[in-house]
Amino acid sequence: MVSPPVSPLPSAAAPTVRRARARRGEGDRLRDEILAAAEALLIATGDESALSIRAIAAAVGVTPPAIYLHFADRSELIFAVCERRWSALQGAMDAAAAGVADPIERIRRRGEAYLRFGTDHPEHYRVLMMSRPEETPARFGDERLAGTAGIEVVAADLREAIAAGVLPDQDAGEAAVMLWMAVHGMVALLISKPDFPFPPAEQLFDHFYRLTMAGLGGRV
Amino acid sequence: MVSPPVSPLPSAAAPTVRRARARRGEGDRLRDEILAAAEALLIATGDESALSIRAIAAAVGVTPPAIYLHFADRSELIFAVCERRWSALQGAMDAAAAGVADPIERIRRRGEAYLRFGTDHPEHYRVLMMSRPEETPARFGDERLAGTAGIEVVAADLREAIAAGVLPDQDAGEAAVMLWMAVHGMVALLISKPDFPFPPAEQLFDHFYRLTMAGLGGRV
DNA sequence: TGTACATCAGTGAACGCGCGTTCACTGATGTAC
DNA sequence: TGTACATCAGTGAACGCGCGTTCACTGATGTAC
Repeated sequence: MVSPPVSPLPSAAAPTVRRARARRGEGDRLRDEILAAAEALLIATGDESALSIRAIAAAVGVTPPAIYLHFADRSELIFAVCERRWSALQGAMDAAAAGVADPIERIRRRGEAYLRFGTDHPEHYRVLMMSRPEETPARFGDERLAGTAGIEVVAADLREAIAAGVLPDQDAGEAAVMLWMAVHGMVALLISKPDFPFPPAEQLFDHFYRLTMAGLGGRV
Repeated sequence: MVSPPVSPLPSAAAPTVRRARARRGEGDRLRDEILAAAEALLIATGDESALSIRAIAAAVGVTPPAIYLHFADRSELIFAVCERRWSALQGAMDAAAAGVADPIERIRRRGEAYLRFGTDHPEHYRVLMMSRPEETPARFGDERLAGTAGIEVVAADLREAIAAGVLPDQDAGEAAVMLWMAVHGMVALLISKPDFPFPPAEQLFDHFYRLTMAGLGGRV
């Protein structure tokens, strides 16, 4: 509905001292500082709309126009802030599944990593998965989304399980999408309704895992 | 990220003529007109942030302070706009299940009605289920949310199915929450990622239904 | 039947705010000779 | 080794905007006598 009053920034994120100016060739230093400050702001306020050009500039210790030396506009900046974490999501899922021989167990671990990412970085998750479609920059298209959400790798795991006879024959791509939707529902509601009396997160994921795997026809 | 330029209102929703003033005792007339205009705006713009007091007042043909004769502040107004539809969601689910003897079939119909509500009223659904928690007025608490989402009635259906031996013994309340989360994931992604190559909606719900019901241990 | 008065649904003007973005500029840093 | 100059990372001031909300008020409607 209406934005709550923006909480004052933690002093660490809002230096009033003016920062030292970058030397020649260090043009990217400010870019990095902007991204870091913007992310700190995003986490501190929990609200993407609090990420104004002016607030970010103030947090970095720079004037607003300086932002435009590194980002074309506000939208590109906010997207850049979240982009780094989204790559981390893919990485976290892959790391969780690495070295596991059983494809079903790999899927479970990827799902757990996905859930953990969402609850650990709710604002990033919100920007990525819950924004209005018009607000999502075009360059974060569907293929990219599918990759970030891990749909392809899960589909590959499912195919392996099907080939091994662990799961009955079925459309692995569609099944992967269903799993994505189900785990998204869990993450999204945990984020949006944090006070709702859900079962504890671990039990929740366990239940979710048994539900979906049995649904796919696996022995659980 | 950043709000897209607000599309001009459909002329029907933005009369520049001044409306006739209500007579004594018809104080609620303006209230209804405000709610109707605000909802038209919400649907036309697809963006809750476009619902400014000024824009709504202009759409009704009244000055901004007149809004405050009927609503304490912007938040209460927006909430009131969506509240009417949310009651409709419960009604739609009950209507879909009415007269059906089989509890499992009742659940399927409720789920379909829930999905349809979400895709038919994406902005209302977004305000209700996908808003930041701080933005949700306190008076729409958890019990109310559970009721609106149909968790209790589905849990009752599940209990009936369990008692009849159609489903194995399990925690019906927790199972109902899992079903809610799963169907929410479907609705939320369809809303937020309308261009994603999902399977067609019917097939999607069918797959979802088989997945979850088999997961609960039912014969599908 | 006529008039004074109370009611109350709205108006008009203003408040102070933060926003994204633009523009002409400054001044420290580095480089060429 | 010294100086003129080009580069470029930033500044400062301003643009026009829309916002929620407040305040004192107006003027049509209804009522009491």
